[in-house]
Amino acid sequence: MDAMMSTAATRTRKRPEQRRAEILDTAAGIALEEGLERITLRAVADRLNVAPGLISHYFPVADDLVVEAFAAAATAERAQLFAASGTPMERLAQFIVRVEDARSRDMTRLWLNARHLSRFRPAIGVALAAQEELDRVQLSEIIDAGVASGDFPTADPFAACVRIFIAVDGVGGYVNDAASFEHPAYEHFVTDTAEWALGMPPGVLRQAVAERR
Amino acid sequence: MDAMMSTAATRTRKRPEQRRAEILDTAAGIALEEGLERITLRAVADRLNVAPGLISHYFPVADDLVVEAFAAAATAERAQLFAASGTPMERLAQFIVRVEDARSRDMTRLWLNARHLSRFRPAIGVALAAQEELDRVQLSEIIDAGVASGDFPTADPFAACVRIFIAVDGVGGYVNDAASFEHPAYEHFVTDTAEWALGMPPGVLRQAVAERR
DNA sequence: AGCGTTATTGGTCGCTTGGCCAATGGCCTA
DNA sequence: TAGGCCATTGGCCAAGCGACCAATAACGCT
Repeated sequence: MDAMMSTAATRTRKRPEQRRAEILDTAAGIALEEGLERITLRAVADRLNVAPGLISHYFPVADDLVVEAFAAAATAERAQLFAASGTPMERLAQFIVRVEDARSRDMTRLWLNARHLSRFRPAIGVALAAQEELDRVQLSEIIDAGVASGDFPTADPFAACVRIFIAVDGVGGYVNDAASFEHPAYEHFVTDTAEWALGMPPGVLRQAVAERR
Repeated sequence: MDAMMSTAATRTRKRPEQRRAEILDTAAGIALEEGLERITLRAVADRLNVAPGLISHYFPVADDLVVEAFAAAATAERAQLFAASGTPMERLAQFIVRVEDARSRDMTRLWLNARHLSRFRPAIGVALAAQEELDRVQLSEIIDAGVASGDFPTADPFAACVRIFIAVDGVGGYVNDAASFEHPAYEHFVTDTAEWALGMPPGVLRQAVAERR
């Protein structure tokens, strides 16, 4: 028995897959709350009350943890963004409402974070492109349904999908603006762009979005 | 006389204002070429072949140098972006061509860089907002002229200005994508959005832009 | 020409980072 | 129950960072 108790960190040993998932979740949490560059061996270890070396054990190259954490966070968020049922119009409106919701702000910051960071770390750029593609698949599915039903008269569904995401990312770029000044031109940009890109009569989608806010 | 020549760094003393400007220019260059986070005392000192301490002498707080360097780079670039004469339509087309030109890519990266970094450093956010306002003033001047001349039928010139910049920033967000896939929906987004936001008949601006590319 | 101001140097300090490694001890299996 | 595998620890290292400071030398002034 020790002379002094110290902070007897009773060493707990977990199944590798479980520990790895735990580390990944923690890193994803840091990415969302504090940013990708704050994912450090020590930061993750501190949150888990574990030695820094353990993180290195599961992720010998720290960069890999960052990339995987981003992918994990993006995947989790996508499930929420697109979880909707109803007509294509309703699903699109729901998507826009959620993407602009205050609760999505952390995720918006993370996307911006990844877009910039891929300048220095090509691996993040690869993961980013992959996540973008997954998002496009989800939105394209909605758009195609709307084209089939006649709700979205666009002649080029894929182009509309691309443009809606450009609009989302454009507005999202201001997410870190302290005094992001409130102006209707900002607020309705994504909705109006979607209407325009899909060839819908003006006001229809805006009303569907307003009903769900 | 020294026993060995060593790298006899003959100490040159310059007028404070000149040295300060030199440091600022160098930092702005690093910001454009390598990113704002690469502006370090040592990196700037190396480029200028001076001691790191000298940079601290002129910028006791390194953060201030970063903020001022961003402002300097943005200001310099703005002069090029908006340097045009002719009809409002011609000036707008010229602006779009330049903003999407390959030579503006470094600046686009810098804006993205600053948007993300303002998450951690409020001072950058303040400088960013100020630069955005200056850009809006420039573009608004063109738009107002076009509204007066009847070329831009929009009822809300300011909203159009805001939306054009959202489009620019939206497309600019992909600047670090390694394999930014080429698609007409990307290429013409800013042009088409400007047409739409300004209430112009489709195709007019696109042609004006095409003529200048 | 001599002197004072201060631009400039070059080094140190404390801090944080990722990577590395020997030692420890928990859990599973034979 | 004994033994071995390996998850886990904790400390060390080198590199890079901003900040700080005493010493030095270039320049302007009288």
